[in-house]
Amino acid sequence: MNDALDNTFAALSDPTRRAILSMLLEDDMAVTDVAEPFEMSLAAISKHLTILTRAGLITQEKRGRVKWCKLEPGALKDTSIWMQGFGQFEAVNLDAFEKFLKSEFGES
Amino acid sequence: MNDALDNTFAALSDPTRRAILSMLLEDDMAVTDVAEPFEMSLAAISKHLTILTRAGLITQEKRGRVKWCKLEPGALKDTSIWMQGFGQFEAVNLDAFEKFLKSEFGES
DNA sequence: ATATTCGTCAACCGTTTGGTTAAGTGTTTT
DNA sequence: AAAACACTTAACCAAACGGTTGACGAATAT
Repeated sequence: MNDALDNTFAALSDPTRRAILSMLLEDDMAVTDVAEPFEMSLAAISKHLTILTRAGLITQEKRGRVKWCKLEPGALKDTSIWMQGFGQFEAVNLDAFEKFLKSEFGES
Repeated sequence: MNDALDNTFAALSDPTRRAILSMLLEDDMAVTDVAEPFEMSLAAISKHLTILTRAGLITQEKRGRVKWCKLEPGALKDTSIWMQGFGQFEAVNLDAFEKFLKSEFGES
């Protein structure tokens, strides 16, 4: 459980991975399409996606030969709770975010 | 500026450093006192404090031979802004936190 | 003056990270 | 059946990380 927090913060500490998460905010994407804007190999992006998956920030589902990457914002919950305890901050509004996603993309 | 976000998230990814921040939430502390509860060398803690300082999460002020460590919650602002952009989350309430700190410890 | 305390710095060590290229595994297309 | 596509894995590399011990500088206490 402490490990989860480690993994999440570590995953967020890399600019490439944060950029990937921002891209996935707009829509689910195939690995190749995720890699396209970056000036690094597909293998490197694949590793970044593994790290994001391990942190629970995304999930990946293979359909045919294409592996789709999907944002999992719920993984930010624990980091939010920690920040809340740290600074008496308000919790991030996760329910509102999920509603936002559903209304935007009709996800279940 | 992107680097700052890198540094902050990376600093938060280590459990020892998060524990240090929690300790400093209660009061300013000398380096030796910060190190006391941990089963590692003073030099190791000193390094952790350097990383927290580089991330802007704490400041250190030397008075006499004692170096005092002080929490700087404002450094969480950028991470908060990023999370906000990422998930349409509410911004963390930084003003409220500063008021909380002042009322609690009378800091200026 | 001397000893002690506070803390950093330097050198070292093993592991992890972020990248590479090359090969390999499935899946789809032709 | 063969070629192209979508990805992962393996082997490798340099740099950063997290820790150690030992020496050191500066401030304080005896």
